[in-house]
Amino acid sequence: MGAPKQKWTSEEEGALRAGVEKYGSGKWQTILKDPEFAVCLASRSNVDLKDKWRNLMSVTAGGQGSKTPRVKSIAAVPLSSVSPLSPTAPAAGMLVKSEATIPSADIVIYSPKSISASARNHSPRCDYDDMILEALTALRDPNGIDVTTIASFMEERHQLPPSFRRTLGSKLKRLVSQEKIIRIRNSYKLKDMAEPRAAVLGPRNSADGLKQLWYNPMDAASLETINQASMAAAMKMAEADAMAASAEEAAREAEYDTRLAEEADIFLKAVSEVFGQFSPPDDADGFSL
DNA sequence: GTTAGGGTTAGGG
DNA sequence: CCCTAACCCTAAC
Repeated sequence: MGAPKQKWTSEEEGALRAGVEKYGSGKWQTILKDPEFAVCLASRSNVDLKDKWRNLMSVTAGGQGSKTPRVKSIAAVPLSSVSPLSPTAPAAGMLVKSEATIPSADIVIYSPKSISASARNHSPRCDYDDMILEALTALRDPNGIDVTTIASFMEERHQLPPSFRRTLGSKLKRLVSQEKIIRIRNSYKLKDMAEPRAAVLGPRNSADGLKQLWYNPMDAASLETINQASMAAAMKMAEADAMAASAEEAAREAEYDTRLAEEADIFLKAVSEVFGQFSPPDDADGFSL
């Protein structure tokens, strides 16, 4: 019944491409489970990924001139057998994991228009917005979470470009204006969250050392200074926002760069592996940047 | 359970 | 009418 058709957003598409770059095509379930892409692809099944990838491939490969119905499994992603380091690799079998080789020219596919097109797409449903909501949900503090804590949380769970902190402010602001979250002084919380309870929340969940700042009661005087402070902060936010606006594009590029960096990282690990310097972490969880 | 591939259908030009 | 994109079905593993 219901769902008319769920068009793929460019964020989802980007996540898919990145996932394929990372794991290779055909690893749909793996991509889906990778925390880095899971946020974006939450509403997609592995079959969806496969179908979408097939579409993408038939478009980019078939081109518009030639009438290619559907491309027979194309080697969209260069496999390790072709990778520059495999010829000498003794235990090449161990390298299979890094199927995502150094991105060849075809990584370029998804920088040009698909990304800027996403800017037009009313609201990106994933990327930072989702991560922010994820953080607020996980940290779940009725008193609100401050920006730094949110940023730390996001950094812990996702691969983020260093520039993301700059855009975080504007993202938060927008979520507030969309009434998805509420701003309390310099902190944020989910809209549908109960009023601040008196600090009853014990050391509950393992938000670790992340939160701790909002337990202190304050008197009227400090409230006023806080008020001024938040005004000043708001000014700064606005300022930062202006910068962020123009930086947003740059941030997206940075995101792309991060992806490249990841590829490079994988490559490095593979190399180190060959030289027996260290053993790579198993699968999804281990990325150190 | 996951993936690949053929088929169907909705939507747009 | 044609093409594309999203979805469905089924076989193979």
